[in-house]
Amino acid sequence: MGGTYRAGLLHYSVHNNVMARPKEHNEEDVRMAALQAFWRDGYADTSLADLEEATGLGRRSLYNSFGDKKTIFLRALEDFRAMAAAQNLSPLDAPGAGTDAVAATLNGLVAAAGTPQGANGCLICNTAREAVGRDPDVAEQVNLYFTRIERSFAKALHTEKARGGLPENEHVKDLSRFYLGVLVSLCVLARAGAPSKTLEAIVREALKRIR
Amino acid sequence: MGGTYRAGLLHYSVHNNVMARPKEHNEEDVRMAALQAFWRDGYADTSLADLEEATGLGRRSLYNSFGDKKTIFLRALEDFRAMAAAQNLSPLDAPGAGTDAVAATLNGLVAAAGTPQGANGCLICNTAREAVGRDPDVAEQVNLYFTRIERSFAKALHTEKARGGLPENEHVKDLSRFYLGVLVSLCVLARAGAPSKTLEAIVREALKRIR
DNA sequence: CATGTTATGCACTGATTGGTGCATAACATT
DNA sequence: AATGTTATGCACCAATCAGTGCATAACATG
Repeated sequence: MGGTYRAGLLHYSVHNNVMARPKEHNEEDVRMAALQAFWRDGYADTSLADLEEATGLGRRSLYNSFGDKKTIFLRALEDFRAMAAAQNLSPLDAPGAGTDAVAATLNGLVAAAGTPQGANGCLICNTAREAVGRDPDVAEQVNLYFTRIERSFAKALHTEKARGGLPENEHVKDLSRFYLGVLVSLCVLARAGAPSKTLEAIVREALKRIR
Repeated sequence: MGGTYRAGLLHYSVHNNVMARPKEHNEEDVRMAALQAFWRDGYADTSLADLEEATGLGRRSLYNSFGDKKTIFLRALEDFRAMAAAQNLSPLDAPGAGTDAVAATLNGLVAAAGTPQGANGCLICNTAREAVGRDPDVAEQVNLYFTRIERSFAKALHTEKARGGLPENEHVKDLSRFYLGVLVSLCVLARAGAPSKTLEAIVREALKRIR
């Protein structure tokens, strides 16, 4: 049961053999629009009126198709994790990735910080500092993201160590925690409007730790 | 004109030669209480009702004595900057401070992260991600804090370099930006509930950069 | 005790919050 | 064209938001 397909501008789901009014929106577009809104202003400062404007949907359709505000937010967090991982961690996820991939990831983040989206920092880092970050469901999303990042760094650093590119006494787990911290600092300082020279210096100095 | 003095539990200010009803609150106590509220929940999630409860003052007294919500918030940011600098940067500010002071400051922050207050992270870092962080007055407070920290690191690292404790080719400005980033990452990860082992590892690895 | 001045408590404002009830629109199927 | 089903638009809800008007309390002074 269920599923979506395109029909011109309309998208609708099938729940039984009798057809009903098709949705006037594309689910992914709406989720991305909501993500943008939360990313820019955070959970508390994004009202349902803001979500209506960002998505182009009426309040009723938002509720019927996506649930209440917190549910929409949780979906945005999931979407962000997936999107950010694909955009920023791809060097680390590539096969054979090592210290070069660590550098590529961090430098990519610095470059992204210059874009309008990047100036918003990281939705997960932003959320962790909000009151809603104490919500168990939200906290879970934050943890999932950070452990995912740490693990990606760890994989690459382990690969590098195995091929002899890192000294034997280097502690891969500690190093990956360290680079998680560097990544977080880039997101936060980017959002704070720090000059790009600051971000570049952080990455430059942090990379000297492994090469 | 003006000024405050104690009279039992009451505190009042003199504006002319005729006395009026004394304030029932201590200004510093109220400011600290407001700071705590904003620190925990952020600007958007702290209502005037919350401030009333935290300070014990009625809404009218808050307005008369401290101004509107944004003014109270700006005062809280100032207070936080002074308080955090005194508590966390004192090793760096000590005369002759060098790399040991850098280590002391970062280790102190890790220790503080275990306290209930420390679990709130840093008010300035938290504020930077809020919508209100785009307010010019607020953004100025954020910048003042970050540049203050960077400068404290720079002073200590320069001292150390002058006494030969750092290689000649080390770039003090870049290094101080780097340790600013480390400090920020500690605040954010502490707020996110990261395990203390993570924070310790970050500091451990970051310090290997200079000793 | 009367007066002048300020601090406080309470009730209130219009605006906005997240959320909902309900009539109707828009479709596929028959 | 009639029917069944879902999506949407609109009006509305109680609660909460930041902020204010005003009467009164609480004091020092005369």
